[in-house]
Amino acid sequence: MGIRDDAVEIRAQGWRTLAALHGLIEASMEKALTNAAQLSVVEYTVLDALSRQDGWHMRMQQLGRATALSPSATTRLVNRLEDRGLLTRILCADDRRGIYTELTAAGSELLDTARPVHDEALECALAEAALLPELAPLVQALPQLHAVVPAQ
Amino acid sequence: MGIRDDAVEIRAQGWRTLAALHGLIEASMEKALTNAAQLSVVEYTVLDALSRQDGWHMRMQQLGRATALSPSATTRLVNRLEDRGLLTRILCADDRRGIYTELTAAGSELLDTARPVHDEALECALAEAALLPELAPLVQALPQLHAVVPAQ
DNA sequence: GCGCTATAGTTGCGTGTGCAACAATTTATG
DNA sequence: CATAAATTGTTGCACACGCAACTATAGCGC
Repeated sequence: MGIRDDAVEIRAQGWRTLAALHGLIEASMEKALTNAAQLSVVEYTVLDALSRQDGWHMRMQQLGRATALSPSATTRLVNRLEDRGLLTRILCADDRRGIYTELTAAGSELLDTARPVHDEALECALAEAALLPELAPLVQALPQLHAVVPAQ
Repeated sequence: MGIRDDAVEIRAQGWRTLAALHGLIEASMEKALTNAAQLSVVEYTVLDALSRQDGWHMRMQQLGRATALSPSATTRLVNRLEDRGLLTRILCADDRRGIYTELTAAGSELLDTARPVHDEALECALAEAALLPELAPLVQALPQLHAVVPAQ
């Protein structure tokens, strides 16, 4: 039973570390994005996700998954961004229940403004977290996650 | 400039992965804890943090840091838990601005009930995340963060 | 000791969120 | 075809959150 308990405790500790780092980064980024572009982190996430589709559409449900938000929250999030003219709803013809969303020119522009702010806030938050002994290992592990296997 | 841009993009991708996994785990755990013990994730975090102090006190500010919550949210969180009799406020004598919080017997009991639920939800969420290609690397990296260097 | 600044915690207020119930459309079943 | 079941997105409602303003205590300079 010792081994099993150890595994449980290790998972719990990993989760606490993950949550702590997440909270730190999100709080820091929230302030930076709000100041620079009147965008919350989830709003930025939506614009960023849409831009990464390279001119493609995204369904509400996909946005909900990308932001870990409930359907109702997704609806209102898209409402806010549409009211500001940053994206548009597009009824799709083949499935008339579905709704596509697409970045407008204004949305793309604002994203271009916000992206450097986002990136700098992230770098800054990670640097700060790297100074905390309990967060440093995770900070170091992050960039290596999707490391490409070197050629040859 | 290529190298620099790469670093930025790698950080951003790491952050997206972190946020996605965090959202997945939190949502899953929120449901499980609410069903089993009428506790939200942050409420559980507070009780757990207090119990880990081994009968010691924690200041409001420490709780705020442990939960990544604002001072006002911390106040109300402690209010909720105090109203349910799960913890008590203790005015500390040496600094009369400070307020200590301590787990009650009922709080400790509820935590004992909730902990297995928490642990199982965590294991389940991690297993599910491990099936997603973009999350699997982080899931695998987590347990190794605080790995003890094997003797010899 | 007296004022000034800093720190700890609490409240008013606006807002974003999840849940449950709902409307609209598609798909499966007879 | 018709009807039931499943899926997609939207609204009413209650609630937790952050920000700014506030109170109370501590620490500093004179």
